[in-house]
Amino acid sequence: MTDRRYYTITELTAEFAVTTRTLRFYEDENLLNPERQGRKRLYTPRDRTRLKLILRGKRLGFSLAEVREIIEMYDHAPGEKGQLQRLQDRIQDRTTELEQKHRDILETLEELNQVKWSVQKRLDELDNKKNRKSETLGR
Amino acid sequence: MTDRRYYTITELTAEFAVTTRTLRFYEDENLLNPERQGRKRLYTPRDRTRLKLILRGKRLGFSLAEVREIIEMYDHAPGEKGQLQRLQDRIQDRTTELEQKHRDILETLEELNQVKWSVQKRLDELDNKKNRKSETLGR
DNA sequence: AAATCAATTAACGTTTACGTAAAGTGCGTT
DNA sequence: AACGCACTTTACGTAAACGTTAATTGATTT
Repeated sequence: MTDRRYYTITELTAEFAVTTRTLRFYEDENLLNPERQGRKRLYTPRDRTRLKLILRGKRLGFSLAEVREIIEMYDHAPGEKGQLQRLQDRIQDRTTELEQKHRDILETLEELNQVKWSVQKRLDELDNKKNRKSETLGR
Repeated sequence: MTDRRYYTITELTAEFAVTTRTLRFYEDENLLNPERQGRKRLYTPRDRTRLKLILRGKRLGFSLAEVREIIEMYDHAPGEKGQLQRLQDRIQDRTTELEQKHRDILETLEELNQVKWSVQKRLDELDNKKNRKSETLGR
């Protein structure tokens, strides 16, 4: 059943926790282009994949314009040499940017971890105090 | 000289490539609070550190409200147990979120790398074609 | 047939994160 | 004294990314 042909708009909103407004907006922006059955939208597996890419890009703080650029890199078909070169450049730019974000994440995780341990220590101290009190009271 | 006491607003805008408007806006939002010498702002090393945290958070796609939350975790001083517990929970939430972003980045880097190689292959083919042509022409 | 339900289009509204004048202030230089 | 320059406050403007009604429209259930 994972091989189904089409997804309805509500199926996608349920799966990815987005609103119909969002999906229609992405369609206006030409990021998705579902087929139609009458007036109803039928999303293809390709649309679903693109939606995943969009949401992943958004989690990483890319604007929709940037997400569009990245997605366009994926389904490129430029045969001309100059265009291929410029594509390589843009790939390099995005790669550099992502590596920076990667460092940012590791730093932030490290710092949060430090805070976590210091808070844990504080909590342990509070617990010890209570326990000593209990002992003193003979309970 | 890295130990200077204060930074002027233009020094910070130069170092971090932000506008004065941005720094003043962050001050309005209570993310920075520089001292004053008359009407002029004097940013402390603490302000500079906070600015770094803000910009790093932004690169990772956090809103200023979220950045504020994260920063507040760093300079916490809540003695009460319930608050410490809730702080631990929030740290865990942010950690989970950052780990998701981490996976997102690795996936995207992997995909970009694949596109890069396939484009490189295409470029190599174009080069070979030209070279064979040269050989045929005896040059 | 009436009613309910999921989907549609159209259009104005909202939040975030600043941009962009406009008008003024203090201070070192000419 | 006049000037330029960096800095200031105040306040309206704006782009992005949807939210939120409103008014319809089939389709299906009763």
